[in-house]
Amino acid sequence: MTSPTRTSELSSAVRTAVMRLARRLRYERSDASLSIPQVATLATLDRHGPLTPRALADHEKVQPPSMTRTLASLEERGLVARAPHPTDGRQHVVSLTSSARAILVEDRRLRDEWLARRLAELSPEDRDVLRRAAAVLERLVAS
Amino acid sequence: MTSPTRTSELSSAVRTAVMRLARRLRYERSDASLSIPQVATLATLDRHGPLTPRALADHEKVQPPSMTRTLASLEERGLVARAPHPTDGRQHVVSLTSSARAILVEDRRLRDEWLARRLAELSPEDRDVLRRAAAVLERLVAS
DNA sequence: TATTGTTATACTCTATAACTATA
DNA sequence: TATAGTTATAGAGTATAACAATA
Repeated sequence: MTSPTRTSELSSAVRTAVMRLARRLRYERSDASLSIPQVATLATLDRHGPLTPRALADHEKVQPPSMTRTLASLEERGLVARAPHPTDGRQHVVSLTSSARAILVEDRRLRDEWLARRLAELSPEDRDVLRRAAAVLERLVAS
Repeated sequence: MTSPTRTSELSSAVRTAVMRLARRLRYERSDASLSIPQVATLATLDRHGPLTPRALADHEKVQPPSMTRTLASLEERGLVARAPHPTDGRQHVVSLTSSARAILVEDRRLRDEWLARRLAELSPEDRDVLRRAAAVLERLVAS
């Protein structure tokens, strides 16, 4: 048995492997002209659909003034649009523009390209392991 | 077949799962009083052993003045120590103190604890998938 | 002359506190 | 009175430019 058998060893192995790949994937970024909070905010809107500034701030674990600033920069670049809230006059609803969607797609494509090249070099068995692991990890994070 | 079969779909599935878990793991941090560059610098010293400020800046992909500042804050907190370079009078050699090592150990322990709890809830088959996937990912990142 | 490291200065992201508008 | 959002101001972290010390 060369592989870790106890849960604590498995935990270290999974954490190390995941963090290393995540670091590598983050490094393969497309549009360096967008800052980290900007990209993160766009990604959250893409994942959850239109949200109010307050909801966005909560998702990004950032205080409302910080989100005000990020949204102002994104609006200035035409990447998000604001609409009045249907029932509450204090709130706005922020949504992605089509050009923001294009940037997100391109960003993912670049990263997937790097990963896809490496996945293609693996054996079919290894790819199968990763395919099943991805499903397990999704459940694990969701729990 | 409910699972992705083409490499591009596998790529998206792996990337998404890995990035989500990485985000969750990063969130489980121990000492919030240490900033990200501070922790990153300590981790690099832990991984590579004593380094000069210039080498540290290169590893962290940061300019020398930024590393000067980070090292000053770490030195002030007693987490790194400087020694003169054996042959080059311009350079210093920076190394971890024992209290820095203790922080790093505690940091990892906390994150592994969270992950280990979730791993324990999985079926033995799922854990086996993750164990094998971790090995595959390590090879993939190294390639 | 080239390189290591620091200091000076400016820009970005973040936060808390104070303010306005709406519930 | 409480909440959403913004503005004012300050504190980190980063960068480039300029300087000191050493190779």
